[in-house]
Amino acid sequence: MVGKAKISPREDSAAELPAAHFISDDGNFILYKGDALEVLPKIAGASVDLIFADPPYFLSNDGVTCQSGRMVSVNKGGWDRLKSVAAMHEFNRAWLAACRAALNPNGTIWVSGTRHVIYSVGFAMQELGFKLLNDITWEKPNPPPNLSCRYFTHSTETILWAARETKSKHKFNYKLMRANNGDRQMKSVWQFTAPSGVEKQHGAHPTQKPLALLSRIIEASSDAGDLVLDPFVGSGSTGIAATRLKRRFIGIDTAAEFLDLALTRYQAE
Amino acid sequence: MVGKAKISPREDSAAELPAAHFISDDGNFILYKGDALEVLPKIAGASVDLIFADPPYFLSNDGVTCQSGRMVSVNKGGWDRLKSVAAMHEFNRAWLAACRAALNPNGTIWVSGTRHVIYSVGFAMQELGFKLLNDITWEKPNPPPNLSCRYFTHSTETILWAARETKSKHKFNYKLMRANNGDRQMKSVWQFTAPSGVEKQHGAHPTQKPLALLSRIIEASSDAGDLVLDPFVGSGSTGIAATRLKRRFIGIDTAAEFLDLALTRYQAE
DNA sequence: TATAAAGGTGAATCCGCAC
DNA sequence: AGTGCGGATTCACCTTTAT
Repeated sequence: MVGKAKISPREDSAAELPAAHFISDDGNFILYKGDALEVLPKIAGASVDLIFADPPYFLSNDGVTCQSGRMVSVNKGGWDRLKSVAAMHEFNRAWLAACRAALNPNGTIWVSGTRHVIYSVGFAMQELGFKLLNDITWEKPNPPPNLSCRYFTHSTETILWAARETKSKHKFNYKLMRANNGDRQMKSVWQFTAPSGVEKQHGAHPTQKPLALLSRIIEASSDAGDLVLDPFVGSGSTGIAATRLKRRFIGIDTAAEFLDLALTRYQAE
Repeated sequence: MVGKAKISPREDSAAELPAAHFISDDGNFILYKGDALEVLPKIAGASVDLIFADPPYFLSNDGVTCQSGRMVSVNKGGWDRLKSVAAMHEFNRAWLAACRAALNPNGTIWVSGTRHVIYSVGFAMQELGFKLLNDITWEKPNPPPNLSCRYFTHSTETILWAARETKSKHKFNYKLMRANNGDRQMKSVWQFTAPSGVEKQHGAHPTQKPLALLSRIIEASSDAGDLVLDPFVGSGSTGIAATRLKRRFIGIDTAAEFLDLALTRYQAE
């Protein structure tokens, strides 16, 4: 264990602390099952140093609404696409607000997404008072080709980095990033091949991020011992990278199968 | 003159047609002075094939509001940043809606911007019913370095490409793009050096785009004779590229000095 | 080598309101 | 009136890279 004290519940809310899905022996790797919106206020206080979030896209279903921060699919009758756009935005605002409350004043958040969600996310961040620090382009050298031949080949994901507020003194390990880039300032375009095969051996997740990408994010904006949180665990890459880099980790997901996948990967470390 | 008829005012609104700042002899290059929001409904009907827009950022002033689609700086008393975020979004929605009305059903629009505005723009597009086709990353190999050493070097601008609506059959000159990319599908990351020196000989504009960038955009998504519109003319690069590629052009700007700069560049062709 | 980059930071200062 | 504090503004200086 490095640096700080173990993760512990907030004094004033210990009574309603939800049962963890998993806690490691050293207490530095914890998984919660549930909605980030519900779980976050009970566990994290304003103590989180770094958040990485890869929110769901809700691509498959046009008929979607947002009820108290949760996405619900609805009967298509009388529904339309624009209402789904509004629902997506309401959802993004809700979980982002919960994340903002969990961040410490100098904490930062990273959010990845494609064009379907990232504009709602970025604008919601501005609406909520986050300060956008960088918009990183994750460029995939080997993107799937565009079969329809009606678009430029979609070869990027956007990753937004933001501080809790304008006044935040955000953490940025400039020298490390510079050293990792041949003693030149690291730019906002990052090339990483999408994970395949070996990295996905424990199970599949549609938007799994390469560990090298998560490692860069965590190293750039946190120190050993810091608390890292992922409100949409998915395949669990954030927790793996955080653990390897000696950060403490809390993961949240609504789906038990993803938590189990993340746990399996953690235990294989 | 190529292909179609000359640009002419809409039959039903000719009476209120504003006086053009400039019309070329062949009628294929027209500049209007004024607010895009006011000028667009009077001139274009639903006849525009392609729009390129580089909207203002309103960076310099925190105290900014939006009155009937126009940005107005306000006394800072009682003002706050979040209201400026809302005002920026209102402004973007207003001019984007006017652009959407001017587009023909299969027309497309390109909008460039940095993180300060592009999330509001992209989300407004979704709200208005545009269909996001591509999010292009314009990567600058020669970005200004980050002096504060607290960020990754901002080295991109985002350029959104969208169709008027989901049902649009948008134009994409796939084969030409493929041929221009060594017979490989062209991807959504484009490298162009930012214009400097020679290209800026006729005057300065803070966000001048390289002609090669505008040329790619116009060639990708329009044909000779098509009508191209730029609601924020700035240094006028869109009109130059459009003219060289035999497209018709309408430019709008509130600032006479930018229109004159664009005109000087046009006449130097 | 000098310059420019829709810069960024933080200390010093100034101003206005509260006590 | 004088003092104190917080917020807002000003200003000097830091720093890097490509041309």
